[in-house]
Amino acid sequence: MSEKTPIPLGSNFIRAIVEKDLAEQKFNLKKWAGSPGDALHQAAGHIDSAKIRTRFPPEPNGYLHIGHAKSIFLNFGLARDYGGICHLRFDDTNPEKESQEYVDSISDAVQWLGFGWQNGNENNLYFASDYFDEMYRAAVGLIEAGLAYVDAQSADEMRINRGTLTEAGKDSPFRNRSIAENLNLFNEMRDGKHADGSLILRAKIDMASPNINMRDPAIYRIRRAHHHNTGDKWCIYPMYTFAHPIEDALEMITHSICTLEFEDQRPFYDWLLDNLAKAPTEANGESKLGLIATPVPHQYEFSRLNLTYVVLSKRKLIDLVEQKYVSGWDDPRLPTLAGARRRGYVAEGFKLFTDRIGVSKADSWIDYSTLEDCMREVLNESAGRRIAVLDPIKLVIENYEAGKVEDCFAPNHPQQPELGKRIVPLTKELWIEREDFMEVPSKGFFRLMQGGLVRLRYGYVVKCTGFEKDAAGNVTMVTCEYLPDTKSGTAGADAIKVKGNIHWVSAAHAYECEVRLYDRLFSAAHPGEAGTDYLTQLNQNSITKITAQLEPSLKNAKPEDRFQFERHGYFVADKKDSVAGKPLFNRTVTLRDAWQK
RNA sequence: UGGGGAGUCGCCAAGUUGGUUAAGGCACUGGGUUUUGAUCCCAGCAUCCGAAGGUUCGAGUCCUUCCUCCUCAGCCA
Repeated sequence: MSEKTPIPLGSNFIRAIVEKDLAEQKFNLKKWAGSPGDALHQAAGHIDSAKIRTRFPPEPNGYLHIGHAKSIFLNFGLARDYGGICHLRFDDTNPEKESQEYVDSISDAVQWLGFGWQNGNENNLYFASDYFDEMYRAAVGLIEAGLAYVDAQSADEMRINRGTLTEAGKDSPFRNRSIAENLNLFNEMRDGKHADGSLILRAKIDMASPNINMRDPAIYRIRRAHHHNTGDKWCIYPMYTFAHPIEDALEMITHSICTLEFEDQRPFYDWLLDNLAKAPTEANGESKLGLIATPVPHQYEFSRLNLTYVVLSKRKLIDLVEQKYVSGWDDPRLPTLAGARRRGYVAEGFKLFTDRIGVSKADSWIDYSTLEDCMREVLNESAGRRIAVLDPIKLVIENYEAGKVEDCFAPNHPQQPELGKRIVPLTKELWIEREDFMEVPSKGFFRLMQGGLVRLRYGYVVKCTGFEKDAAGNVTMVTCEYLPDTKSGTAGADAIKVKGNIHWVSAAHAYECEVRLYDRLFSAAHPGEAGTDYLTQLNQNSITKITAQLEPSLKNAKPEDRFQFERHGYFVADKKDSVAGKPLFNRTVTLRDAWQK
């Protein structure tokens, strides 16, 4: 054996950072008062029993998608693995786009993936909007420290004076207002004395900074909009740039993990927190504490997930839903977690997937089939086997007694005999798969063909004797004779070895049922790439509804029951459209098929 | 063209302060088991780390130059 210790699956640079921080006892003196709050509040608490704190901070302006699953497993997984706690925090600082529906769907998705926010008697579910008072105080603190000012330039003027990527910006003519004046104006903004967009609070940093994010970023805007959480209490709202670091700090987050596009925002993140941590404020009085507690959080960035054949952008997903290209946020073709769930994807599969793809800072495209493989892998273990004929034609056993019903025993799982067997009835007339018979067999085909032998799975070996066609030349029926001594499970079963093995359902007993076959939503691997319009790249065959003949036991399937339909793939009883005694099935993913057709 | 990032096998991704034959997974290929052309098992799979120079006894790991890609100019997040 090698002397090197094997790297555990899921090792990545962020875990390395956490392990280093922990080894250096970086957070050993960090306090936590049991709830988020400023420095004074946290100082009254105890040493935090959570070794680290992370957070998953979605904006409730859309449904979560597969990309979020990566972030959820990262943040919650880190907390779980290192004795920490992960907060679920809704980053709801823009009232115009956010709603309760999204809050609910996001909460559902997080729980579906197996995570929660109740830790002991601590409920770590938070809203950025709960911190609006603290954020206001922080803004005032910044103004008092001479680090923020109220600008009266229009949005256009601000844009022009921001400069370009290669040219420095110009100072606003309002940049040097007195602290008193700024304080007064900011209070007036809050009190609704100024029109939307007429004034804006900006951090005062450096209009010549090569990093555009440091050119006096806007931090508070006037926006008379009803907020899903705070109602009409505020007419000014903080910007993400300003709000997010404060949210993290108030929650005593140790590792604030986000995606790469926020990387050049990190200097502002640090600038803000350093200043708020050291600036004593009137509110904190003689404590000499800054507004926020130390140690302050640090931001780390990883590359977001790119998946082929889907779109993972909120804007595009919203388009698909609102323009009715799909049936809703939970359309099984959508890469939303709600859609994936209805499609039959499982949380364990997402866990496997995120472990498998890793976390790094390199841009990458994961092939959609990797996700499918993960689902197959999990479902293969967990899904019971059933029989379904998706494209039925009749098979008549000529030498089988009409009216006779014989029990055949089908194992519920080939690798898990403890799951037992179920009875499937055999009769003279069966449904079999159209593609299991070939009038002119192609090379390598070893299923039903004229004069050939094939086993009816869990039943008898039969010999094909003939077939019938309609006027259009389509095969309408196949006939055969069975070999009475070859029944599965009997002594004679192995007397005749056949390579072909096909599934079937008794026509008299079958449950006729709608089954939806799904395929990828887009026909292009990279929808919208290179200026193309992703809406023109939708796969026209992403859904096919068929009428299938299923084994009778399937009639009792409950919504979200998952099965492997043998030789076909994994299917789930639809969560929404199934009714008791009449489930409908969605194809989650096909089985791998080494016999390329 | 300014700033910030990234380039290791088809797809991901490990690679401590430079030390011998460049982890692992997926995919793929070959073989075996199998009443799912599924699963499972075994084996194979980068003399090379974006390129070119350089330092060194020794470099994916250090230096130099170059190339490619991503990202930033919302009062969105």
